[in-house]
Amino acid sequence: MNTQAGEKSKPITGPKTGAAKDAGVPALGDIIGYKLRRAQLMVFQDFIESFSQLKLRPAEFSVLAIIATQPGLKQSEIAGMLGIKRANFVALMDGLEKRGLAERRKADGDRRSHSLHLTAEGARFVKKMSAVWQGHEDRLIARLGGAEERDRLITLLDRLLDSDED
Amino acid sequence: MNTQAGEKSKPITGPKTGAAKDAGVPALGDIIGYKLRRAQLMVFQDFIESFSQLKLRPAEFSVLAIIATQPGLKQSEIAGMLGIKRANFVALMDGLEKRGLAERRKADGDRRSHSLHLTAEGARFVKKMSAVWQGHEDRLIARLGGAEERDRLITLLDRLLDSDED
DNA sequence: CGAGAATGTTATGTTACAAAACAATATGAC
DNA sequence: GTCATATTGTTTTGTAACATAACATTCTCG
Repeated sequence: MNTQAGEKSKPITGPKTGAAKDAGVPALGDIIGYKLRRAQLMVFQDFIESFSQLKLRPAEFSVLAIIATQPGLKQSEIAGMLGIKRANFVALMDGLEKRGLAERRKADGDRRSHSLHLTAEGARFVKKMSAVWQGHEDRLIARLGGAEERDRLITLLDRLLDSDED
Repeated sequence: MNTQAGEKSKPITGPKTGAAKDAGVPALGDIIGYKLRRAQLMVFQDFIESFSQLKLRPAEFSVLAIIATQPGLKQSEIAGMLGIKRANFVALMDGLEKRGLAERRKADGDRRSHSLHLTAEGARFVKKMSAVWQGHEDRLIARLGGAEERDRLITLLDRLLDSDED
């Protein structure tokens, strides 16, 4: 969020203001989207710091996680899962391939598509990556107040998402 | 574990997590940050569509809401509240001023700073804006399952944010 | 007064993201 | 089998969000 030293940043996170004052003008603390955005930025900030040593960004992390658990998927399939345009997926995959973590193989039946797989080094990398992620996730769960609270949060976010599935 | 009810079919948002721990590699559905991001994108998408007629983006909405409820604040104060760099706030405020919705006034004691206020047209605009927002927010609350669920979501998001305030 | 900080601003760079066009290949109607 | 159409990966391009540095003006305070 704000990594600058001298800057002050106090997001509006106060207690719920029961009634909207000022003729229906919403207070920032009552706006779901505002809170969601601030929380997402905070979580991503923690993520990015956690993975600064591994030089891994959130999108790259998610791609590696999918390739690790479901090897052989095509580029457009993975891009579709993550909501990434396949045009923008190219450079991302180029990076992973250049680092020797993942590779494109010729798909069996279809000569247009590439099936994606981890390299041996990529498999080792995913192990380290997963450990780092676990620390990050544990930190978030602690802030939430425990695993049950995490589950409740996931459940609520799923309710927002379920009616929206692509 | 967050795996209880919902068995989705399509993409990733529905955790297919049974005991799907491939050597600690997280499933996307179990990642707080991933779910947060997807939910935030969905909410912003709904917001942007809701405000397409008013041609108002989320950042502009939040600035107008602050000016409406707390007129007279300085640019750097509002930028600080919203986590916007004051350098980037300039163009945003220029736009609001050019549209005749808000204005910079010379601050009383300090000739460097500007105090921000709504114009008369801006006040009318904020009324319409608030009505549109209420529809947007009600839609989200309905997805969540009611106002009580909304409050629970806000509470959980606040837990993530509270420990993050400077 | 004079050094340093704050404020608004300009300029610039980086990154995420979307849209359009294209070659190669696949698919399906006929 | 042929041909129109769709899909896949890719390149190119544009836009919006976001950060950083530098600057002039003004304030603060020792």
